[in-house]
Amino acid sequence: MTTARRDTYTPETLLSVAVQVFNERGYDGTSMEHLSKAAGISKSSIYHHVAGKEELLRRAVSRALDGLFAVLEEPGAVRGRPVERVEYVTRRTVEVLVCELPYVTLLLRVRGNTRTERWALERRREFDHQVADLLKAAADDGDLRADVDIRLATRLLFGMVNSLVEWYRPHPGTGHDQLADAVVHMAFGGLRTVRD
Amino acid sequence: MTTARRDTYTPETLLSVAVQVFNERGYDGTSMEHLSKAAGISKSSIYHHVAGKEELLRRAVSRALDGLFAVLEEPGAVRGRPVERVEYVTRRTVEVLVCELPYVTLLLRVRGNTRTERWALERRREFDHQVADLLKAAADDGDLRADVDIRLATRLLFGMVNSLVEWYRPHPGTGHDQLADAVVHMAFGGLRTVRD
DNA sequence: GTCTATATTACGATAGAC
DNA sequence: GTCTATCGTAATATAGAC
Repeated sequence: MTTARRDTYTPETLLSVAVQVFNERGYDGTSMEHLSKAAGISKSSIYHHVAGKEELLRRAVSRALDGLFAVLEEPGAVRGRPVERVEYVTRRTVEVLVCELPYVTLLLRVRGNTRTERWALERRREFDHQVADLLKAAADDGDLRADVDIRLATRLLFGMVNSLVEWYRPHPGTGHDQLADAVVHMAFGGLRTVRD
Repeated sequence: MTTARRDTYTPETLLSVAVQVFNERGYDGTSMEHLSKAAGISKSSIYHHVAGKEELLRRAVSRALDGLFAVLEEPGAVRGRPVERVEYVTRRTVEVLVCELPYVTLLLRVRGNTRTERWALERRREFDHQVADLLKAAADDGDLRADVDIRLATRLLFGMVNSLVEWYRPHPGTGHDQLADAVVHMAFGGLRTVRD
């Protein structure tokens, strides 16, 4: 903030525009022409800031992956009973997903056509695997229902959490606690009324 | 089966090839060249069977939508207590999703860039809306937890069910009952052990 | 029904002026 | 840093032979 903010793009500000368009039209459905229209500069000006379309994708999914992996390093994810660590990671994953919504959205839609996309898929699988191990440990402790296959439960839990990107839009001034609570409640407590 | 099956394509058999490629590379990431390689015929031969790429998409998502809407007409979906109708629809949706896996997969990934895609999105929303109404009725009966927002629960339920297309691959000779059971158990009963 | 050849447009990326 | 102009390629789709 040393000088007045100029109205020009940086790779980061350009990225935020690009990611939005990618999410609306899909990465493959977005041309440099689409990006230039959305950014209000010409196609060739975009190449002054980034090497090309794929660099924008790489920056975006990197940001999403960094946010997700950071959760696994937090104290709540490495200490305590496995079942509580799982719930913590679930809650924090929801929060990261909401805070970095457009970036995580793009990450979750990657198909694997380019090298960048395949790298993103691989890192995602690694994250999933680490959470799956946590669930396994919670199941071994007897804290998860014994009648549900643990790999299946992991998939369904992820599916539910990840599906947030398809509809959730953050409200200004509203915390994400309620959303995270609801997800954890539904995943671990179930929908049905507990009747005795 | 009146005559011996010829080795030539019909719109339907071509569709099954195309949908597979669409799901691997994404619709926008798939060129007619990709399709021709996968089908083993030339690009121009494809145009003999269908008007173009978008017709393949339209046929595919129509098939998926028909399967899903048919569930809402079944007796189990229109009779009985709302909470049981919801569980029935959930179970049957899982089954349709598995039986028509590639078609539903494609449907769930549609973005809205073309007229066909926007039509598919609209029909999907209508299906979602009908199930949401069912959940609402079940909540009004007191059969769903009162502490969960019903619209949110609907979204999460759908998210969990729809996420199946991202990983489930049918096993030959295996029924889908187990999968549907697991989904219904997790959604309505929750993951956690019921401790008194 | 399938092919080769091609028309036409759209795309990603670059050159070079300002 | 942004622009106009353009290159080379790949895309959808068609024409017309067999």
